[in-house]
Amino acid sequence: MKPFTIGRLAKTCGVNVETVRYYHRRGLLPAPPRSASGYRHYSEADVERICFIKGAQRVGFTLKEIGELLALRIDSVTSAVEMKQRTVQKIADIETKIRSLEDMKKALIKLKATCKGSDNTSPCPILETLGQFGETHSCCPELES
Amino acid sequence: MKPFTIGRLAKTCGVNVETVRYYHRRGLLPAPPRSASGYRHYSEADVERICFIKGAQRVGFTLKEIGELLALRIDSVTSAVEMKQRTVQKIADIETKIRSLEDMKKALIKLKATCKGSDNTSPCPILETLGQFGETHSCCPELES
DNA sequence: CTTGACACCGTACCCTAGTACGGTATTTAT
DNA sequence: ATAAATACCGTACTAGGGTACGGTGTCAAG
Repeated sequence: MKPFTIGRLAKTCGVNVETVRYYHRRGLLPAPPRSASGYRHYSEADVERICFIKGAQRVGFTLKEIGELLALRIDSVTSAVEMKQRTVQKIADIETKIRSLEDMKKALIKLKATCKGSDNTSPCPILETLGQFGETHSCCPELES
Repeated sequence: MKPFTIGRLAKTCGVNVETVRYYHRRGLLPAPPRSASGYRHYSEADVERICFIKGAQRVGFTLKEIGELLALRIDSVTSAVEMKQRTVQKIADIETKIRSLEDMKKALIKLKATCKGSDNTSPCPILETLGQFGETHSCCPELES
């Protein structure tokens, strides 16, 4: 319950002090209360928020998208219906990412299994292996003419 | 089977021509054969490779890490044992990402369910909701003294 | 009661991953 | 056969996400 200074917050979350200030500038972290002398002090909730930001970045969300995730709430400008639509969209985005990762994982497991057999001298074993699955990771719009 | 020019390749994969040249510079895409006049021509394998790169980026891998994934093979400098170790490590990395995404997904599903009840007027519903799960997305090293 | 660690602020710099530019050569469509 | 589209090359610029710098103010341990 003892409040965090910016330095302790940063250390606790494994980020740089400057990163915390940057998140304020980006509007990702609310302005915390200040001491008489102007020092910010933070709570556990800020720790969680930064952890979430870093976690979301590691799975490929941009800070802009992370801001949208953090802002999913009903308020004066967001109706329950709109909020639900946004949430459903975000869930779909996440499911797409999970599917890509699962394809990669399957490919790597298969690759691992062939380590002994060592027929993985092909130009790119991981792509060969991926090719055996549905290639749901595919990004490529179909060739038009 | 008809070969791709750099422009067709880029279009097929939904990337910029300059991006393809950049991947060559980075060593992510092998130098293709050239026509008499010096034009590169590419195969389906290059299409797949670029799709893989873009897909891996979307789930948070850097180009450096993607290079490592593409390089997972047994060759003159990589023994089967080393290759297996690397592969196992990459699988673990992927599982960590999947877990984070699954936590986020659960949080969003819960959030969606409360859209009607509209008790999601808290400062940050998604973080509140995440807090109800194991927080396996946590990035934060424990505070030391 | 001072000295070192940390806070404040604004501005400037850095790295990654592209993107654009500009001059020239080749290909393709009319 | 000529023009538009596309290729080649090297270099320069950009955007996103920080990170560093430098000058000043504050707090806590000796």
